[in-house]
Amino acid sequence: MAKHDKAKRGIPSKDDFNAWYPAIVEIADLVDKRYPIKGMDVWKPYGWKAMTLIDTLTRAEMERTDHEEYNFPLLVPEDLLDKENRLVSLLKKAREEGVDPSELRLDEEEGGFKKEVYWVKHAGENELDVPMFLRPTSETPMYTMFPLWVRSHGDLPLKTFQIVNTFRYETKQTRSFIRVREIHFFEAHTAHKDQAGADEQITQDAEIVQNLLHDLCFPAIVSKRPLWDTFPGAWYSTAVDVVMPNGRTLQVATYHHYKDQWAKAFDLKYEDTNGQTQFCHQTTFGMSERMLGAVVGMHGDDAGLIFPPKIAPIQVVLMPVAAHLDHTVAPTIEEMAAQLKAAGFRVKVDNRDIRPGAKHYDWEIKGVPLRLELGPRDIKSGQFVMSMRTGGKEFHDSSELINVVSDALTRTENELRVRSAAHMSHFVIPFPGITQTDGGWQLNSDLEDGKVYEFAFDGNDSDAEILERASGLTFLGDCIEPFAEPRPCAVTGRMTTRRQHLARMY
RNA sequence: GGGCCCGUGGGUUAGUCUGGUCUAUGCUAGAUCGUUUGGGACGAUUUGACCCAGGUUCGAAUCCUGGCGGGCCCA
Repeated sequence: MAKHDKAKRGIPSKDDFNAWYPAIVEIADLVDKRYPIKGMDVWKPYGWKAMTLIDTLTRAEMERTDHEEYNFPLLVPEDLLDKENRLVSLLKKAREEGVDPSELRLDEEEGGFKKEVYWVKHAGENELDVPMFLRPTSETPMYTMFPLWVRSHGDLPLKTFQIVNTFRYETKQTRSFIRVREIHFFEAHTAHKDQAGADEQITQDAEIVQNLLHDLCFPAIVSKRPLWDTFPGAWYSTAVDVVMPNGRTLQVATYHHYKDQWAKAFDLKYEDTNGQTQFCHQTTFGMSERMLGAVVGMHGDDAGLIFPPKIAPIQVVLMPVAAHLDHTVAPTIEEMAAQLKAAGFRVKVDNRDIRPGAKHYDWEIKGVPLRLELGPRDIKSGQFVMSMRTGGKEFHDSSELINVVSDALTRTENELRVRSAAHMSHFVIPFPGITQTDGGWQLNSDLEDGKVYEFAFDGNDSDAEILERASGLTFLGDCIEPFAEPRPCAVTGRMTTRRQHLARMY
């Protein structure tokens, strides 16, 4: 019966995540996908509010860590790209020469991101001499300006960020928030006096990510990406992967340590206290609307979304019941709303002339953490009814309103953290191991679909390739939380604490 | 990168194989009025669609080609 009713709303079961996800983002009114360009959804107010609340958390972290917000132009002239291309091919060559050959893969992609950018080649009636492209990320425009701003050690560290839209011409299947062509993007770019300064920044980035994940109430796997999977411009890259309900991992954040390689390409240098010219060391840190995609996937259930309170566009919805029978209901509920607003909560009064049940279902779909009901009965008893989106219906005294709501939002956060931790341990399981036989490498048992496999690994690139081939999965890299005790490497058998994961990535 | 499927009111769906009886069906949503309101209300009235461009044909939602859009599978 209940199932049938839900079917009317068109929400598939979350077990069928590939159907649930695209349906829920539209039914919950986060986006409208009908804009006639693939991968460019219209943000509806409810979805945009959630995104801007995530941005607000991000901005608070940036403020805390002394980054300053900039806003760079959207268009980049093609010739600026030459520096970057030269750098990348140079670094690629250097890597091929300087690095243990076993760390190399032969099939590295060519041509950088030229294939995946949008070009502006005309202006009015004229064809442009120098075509421009829409930023897919802002290294090039930013590092064109940085040398103009950095002259002395006193100008460092330079800590910048911006929250803007970037563009990538995705040809694959697109998915709201997860793979889109116009990306709501956060990027922090910093320049430091030396490598230690950049190292410190990377540590700080890791901390910022953990703070955000705490507010969004889910865990992630943080890994140093394997060298073969690292952007050639980076010295090393650290990625933050969330495990979605279908077992695929979603990379929601990355931070790169660039060392001084970009500074050399873009001539970003300063004069130190000894009057010597030095190259800067740089980092970048990127996140995107994928964070919202992770929130949707991680916390939602068969009844709809569940927003973590910190980013819930509406934290508390108030529903008058049978207000026509008692004329004190409407003013009382307005008074409650006013109290809650004054206490800093995001509140909505649902005055719609529909049955209370319909309201409950609506706000459940939209993932509002708390629903308060007030009717004539409650006015008499001096109480109100509170339904929690994570489950449970409670009666409380009206005098306790603020405390009850505040406490219930905290309980919601804790419950979401418990659930997402359980979710994670359900999906991340030990790797069954692999054995070399006469016929080649054989998995010790078949792998389950939709799981992330965890194991100790200390091999080289060809060892890694053996595992990727045999499993059909991809290496996430060296987890920043190694095993407490050494274990035998899955391929070489050498004892190691290096924790690694194989997963199917988005 | 390779293969496959799909496109009908806001959403969903029938009709497409076998061209005409389809200015197009049901559900849902929307609008108006009335009765209603403690977990998806009911009645009456009503608005609203064949993705785009070519082609085949006396005749195309239906067949063919291309574009755009959506989705799936494999690498």
